[in-house]
Amino acid sequence: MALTHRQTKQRRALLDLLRSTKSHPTAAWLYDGLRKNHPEMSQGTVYRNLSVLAEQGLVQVLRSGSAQDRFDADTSLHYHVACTRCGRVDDLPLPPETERNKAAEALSGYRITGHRIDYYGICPECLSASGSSGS
Amino acid sequence: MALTHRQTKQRRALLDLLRSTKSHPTAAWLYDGLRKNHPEMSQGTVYRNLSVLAEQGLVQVLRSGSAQDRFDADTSLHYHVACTRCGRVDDLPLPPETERNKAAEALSGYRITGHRIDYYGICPECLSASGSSGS
DNA sequence: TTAATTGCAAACGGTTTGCCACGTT
DNA sequence: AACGTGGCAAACCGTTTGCAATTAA
Repeated sequence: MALTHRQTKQRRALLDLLRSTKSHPTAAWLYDGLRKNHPEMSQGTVYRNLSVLAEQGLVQVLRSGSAQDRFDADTSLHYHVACTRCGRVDDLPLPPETERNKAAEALSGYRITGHRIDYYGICPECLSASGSSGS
Repeated sequence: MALTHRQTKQRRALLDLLRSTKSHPTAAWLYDGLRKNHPEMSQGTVYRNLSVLAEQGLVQVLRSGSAQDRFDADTSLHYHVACTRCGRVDDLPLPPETERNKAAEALSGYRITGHRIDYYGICPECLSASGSSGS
């Protein structure tokens, strides 16, 4: 929400941590991780910086499936699978379908700016944890 | 969470109201609407019944992270457009792509149970409200 | 210097829950 | 009678925000 953004060690550490993982972490996970090296860092700082980074296009917010937001330093168009049992979220190596937006725009009358595809299911770990019967 | 479910006028009224609209309403909207004919109805009842109906497969929950949940009495596989300006959600008359799940299953190792496609953009009303320049 | 940023803690908003009376079966 | 359900209100939990002190530019 500021005209210029300064470089702070907190924001830098947050982005570094988010870039170091492919786990699409929650704010709480990031907060916990950051406290190891920055014990004074507060939740407010994490949330404020996540929103600054999102505003700058350096971070993607995954608002879907679960109750908590998840964050992704990979801002390219890509798709996700979420485990409905443990909450884990993985990337899916599917090609981005950019043409979809035009078709949706024609159908809806909206000006379409983007789309999201999420798959739901049980992850391999949860599958093996509950035996082969699964569902 | 009960073994059997009784028929109550509250639950019936809730399902009727949800079925009467295509607006993918929030719990608050449903609560307000229900209070017109059932002034004593409480929020707890609305939430509990929404979860019972979801459990029974009569209602679909559209979760969007930290934002409000929306509910849909159309439980068939279909896709949505959401206006990022006013929050409105519309159905999109696109054919359901059931084959997607198999491809995602092969790629991910998850047992895929479903998927969801959401489009984002500005709805016609918000577009005309802000002039043709838009963005 | 000065405005963005932080830490802290309180506030917020949507959702869930405990309790007890009530209503369906 | 038995037990699912409703109303009420408090609790919960993720996220946001006000404020005074700090810090990058």
